[in-house]
Amino acid sequence: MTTRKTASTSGRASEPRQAKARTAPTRAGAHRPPAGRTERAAERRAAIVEAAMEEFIARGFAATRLDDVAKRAGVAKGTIYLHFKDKESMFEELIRTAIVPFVNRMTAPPMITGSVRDVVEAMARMFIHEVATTRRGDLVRLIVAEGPRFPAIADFYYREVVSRGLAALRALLELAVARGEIRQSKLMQFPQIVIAPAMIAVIWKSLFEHHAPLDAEAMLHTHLDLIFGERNAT
Amino acid sequence: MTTRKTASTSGRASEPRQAKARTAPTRAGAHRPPAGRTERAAERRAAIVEAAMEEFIARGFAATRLDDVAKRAGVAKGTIYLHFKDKESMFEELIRTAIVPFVNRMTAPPMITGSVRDVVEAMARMFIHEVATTRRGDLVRLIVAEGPRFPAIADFYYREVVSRGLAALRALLELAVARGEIRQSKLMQFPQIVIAPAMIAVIWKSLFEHHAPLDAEAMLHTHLDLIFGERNAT
Amino acid sequence: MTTRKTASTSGRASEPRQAKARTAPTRAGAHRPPAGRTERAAERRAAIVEAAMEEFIARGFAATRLDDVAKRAGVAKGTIYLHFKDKESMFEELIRTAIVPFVNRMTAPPMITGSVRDVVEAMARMFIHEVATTRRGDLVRLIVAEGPRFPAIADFYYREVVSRGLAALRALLELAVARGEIRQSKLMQFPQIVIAPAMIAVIWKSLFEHHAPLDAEAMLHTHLDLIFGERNAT
Amino acid sequence: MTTRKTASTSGRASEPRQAKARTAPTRAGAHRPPAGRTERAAERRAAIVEAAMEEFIARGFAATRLDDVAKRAGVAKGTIYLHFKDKESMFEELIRTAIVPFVNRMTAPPMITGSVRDVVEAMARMFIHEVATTRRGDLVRLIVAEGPRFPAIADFYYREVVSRGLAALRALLELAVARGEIRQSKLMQFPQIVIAPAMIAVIWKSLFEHHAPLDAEAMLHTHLDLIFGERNAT
DNA sequence: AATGAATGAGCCTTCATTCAT
DNA sequence: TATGAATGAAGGCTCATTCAT
Repeated sequence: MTTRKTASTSGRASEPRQAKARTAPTRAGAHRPPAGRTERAAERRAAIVEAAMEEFIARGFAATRLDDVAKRAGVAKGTIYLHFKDKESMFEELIRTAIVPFVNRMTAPPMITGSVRDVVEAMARMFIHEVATTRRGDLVRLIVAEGPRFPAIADFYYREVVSRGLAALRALLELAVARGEIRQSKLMQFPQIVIAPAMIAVIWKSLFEHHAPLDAEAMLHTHLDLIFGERNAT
Repeated sequence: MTTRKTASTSGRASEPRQAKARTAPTRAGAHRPPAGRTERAAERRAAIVEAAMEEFIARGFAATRLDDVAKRAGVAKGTIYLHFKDKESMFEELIRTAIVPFVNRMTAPPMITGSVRDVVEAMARMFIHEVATTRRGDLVRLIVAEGPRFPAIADFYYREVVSRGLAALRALLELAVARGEIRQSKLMQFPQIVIAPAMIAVIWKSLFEHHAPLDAEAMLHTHLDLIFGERNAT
Repeated sequence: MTTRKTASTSGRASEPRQAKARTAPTRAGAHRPPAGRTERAAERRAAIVEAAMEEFIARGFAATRLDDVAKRAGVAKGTIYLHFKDKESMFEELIRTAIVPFVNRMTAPPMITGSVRDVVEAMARMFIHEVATTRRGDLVRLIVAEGPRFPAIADFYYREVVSRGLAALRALLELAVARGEIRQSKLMQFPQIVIAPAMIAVIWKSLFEHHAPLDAEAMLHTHLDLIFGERNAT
Repeated sequence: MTTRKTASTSGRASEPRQAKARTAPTRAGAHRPPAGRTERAAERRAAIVEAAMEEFIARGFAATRLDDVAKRAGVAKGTIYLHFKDKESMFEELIRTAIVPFVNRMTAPPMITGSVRDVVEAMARMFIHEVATTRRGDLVRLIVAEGPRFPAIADFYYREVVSRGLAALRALLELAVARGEIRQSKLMQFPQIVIAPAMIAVIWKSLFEHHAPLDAEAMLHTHLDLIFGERNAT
């Protein structure tokens, strides 16, 4: 029995992305750009990206078959090669593509109006709802899993997400220390500590959730209490 | 099915020939001493296990070629099948085998003579030296990576390592709370928080160490200060 | 594209793409005419079937290498798997495919105008020319050879050929007995006796023809004389 | 699924031939010849021959594993090579060995005291009880199955069994014709006709017995009636 | 002589990639 | 541009044969 046997996601490779529902080809005078061919190509590409992500997450890089990706995306196998050079670069490009929008949101200026803790808490909540709970969480696990085989991915992830995220977090911690919200100043040197439970939550969801469900929100809250001191009023 | 199933060497291919009555190993020198048949079989198995672990860690399950494992172990391809039923069960058995000794050590009674923090700190140090720094750390990452495709592995790991480890940790935390070493009693509900930075250290070593080295020991120390309160004298 | 029936093309890989609407085959010349996609697929399949039959007959199931089949058919190894699930089902499907047309001809109403003997004699002649002398004869031997290892094949052969053939023969014998062409009425219970020499002829051709050629036609004629009584005028 | 899967004769690869139950090694003074080593070797060889025959009949040449043969014979795999050069020559030698005693019995002078029909009938009965019903029948099918791939076997079989058997039968037929027991003199030219139903019986037993049991004795009797004329008193 | 661990050529099967339509 | 049949390199697994014990 090989890996493939276990997984049979392909069964529900439905929703071919409806490439047929094309809006009247090239209605001149409309606001939209050329639309026609290019637009459909973009749709197809999106379908492939979506399908590939699904498959890569479910099986990992090596065990994913492009055949299944094509089927799930509702395109022919050859079409994939019109958009990507090969499996490997598709994988790398995919990860990048998926990460970018997340990075952008995170990079937005924090807008600190109240306490630092409030900001961090909001971030934690966002993380839980938009990462730990979603496909994006699996993406993180995928990066952990394939990183060593794809240095380019690991590099990119470090550069774009990890280092920037930690830098932002460090700035916040410095502020909190300066304001007296956090006592332990050494924490600034290890922003990873603040992130750690969130990462654990992501991994836990993937591997152990059905053994013992984890209340990620409560955990993160407890952890923030540890960092900022217990709150008087909840 | 054929004899093999019934007669099966396959069922659980472990313990190849039960190395019975080995006369004082003589495993000292590098030159090959006489060595009995069974003994050499054991050596071979060990070589295969070692080689396979190396390859699986480096490439993941699907991308590992048994050919390479054999080459690295210095045996013929067929020899692998004298010890393991197939690639998949080799993988599972390997993980189990590698984990067990670690579990046993961890299960040893903590022997609390001084403060709870001292115990936890000793554990953290042990973790760094025996896990984060070693092959065992990569093993943890391997489990995270392949877990979803090998439920048996994930189950085993949860049962033998995670649940037991967390239970032990919780007991320690309860004691610490009772003794007043820890203020925040809610921590007992999330022993994962205590472990989290250690896990992060492991993952960091695998993926980002060459981008930015991480002083795991200092990080864990800082984290413990967060939990137990900053120490007056370091 | 909406091929996605329910994945699994494998189930029964027969009839690859249903060669729909083929424009006048143009299979005359040796040089390759344009020919549609589906048409060429059908040709390829036919080539594989032909090659496989040849190899299976020459070597038996286990000793036949798909590599050789592919080579003989002039296709790549992988192409075989576009038409058949695996070696085993290829074998079974092959046998079935080869038998069916023969069965159909045999099932055609006998059209008894003259004596029963004339009908049986015509059948015997047909058997010699279309079975004993041809590849089909080897096919029968192949079934005898592999039958015990392929119950499905033996079952099919019994159901479609043996039982139907014997039933038809029995009907004929009954008629002959009723008309007084055959004296020994017990023969009706063992139509196998009528077939037996024909089978022997088939086997003889495969195994001993080069030791001692057998005049199958004369033998069958002699046998019919035995059954119907010697003819006055030959 | 490969051939092997289907067959599971191996399950009963029991009765290891009890190589251990050796009679007191070399009791001098006994009537037996040297006994000791040589004798045991002979026993072993016999066990191997027996086991191999069983396996070859059940699976055919190519699909038979020497491992199974050894297991069934209760010897180590290597032991087989002390008695036979390789799988192929083992197979050929086996067939020869198994055929010889049968040939010898058949060659014994017929001793015609009564009618020829009585002699032939006795032979038929013997054939049924000693061939059609037994392992020897499967042997015949095995020869039919593997003959084309083992010309040496086919040659041997033709020379030792077929040609001699047919010659003997022809002599008998000539006598019967001379005595007036058989009318149709042309039968002498095709002694195969006399044998044919017996062969059919053998094949039938292997392939179709569970579909429709065949009363071989009644069939042969009917066939003899056809040849010799119906008997007045049964 | 007997053993059975070890070997490695060989075979079935998969799947990324190509290319004629 | 899109397709999917065709390809063939690659990899898991088997098993006849060897040989040190």
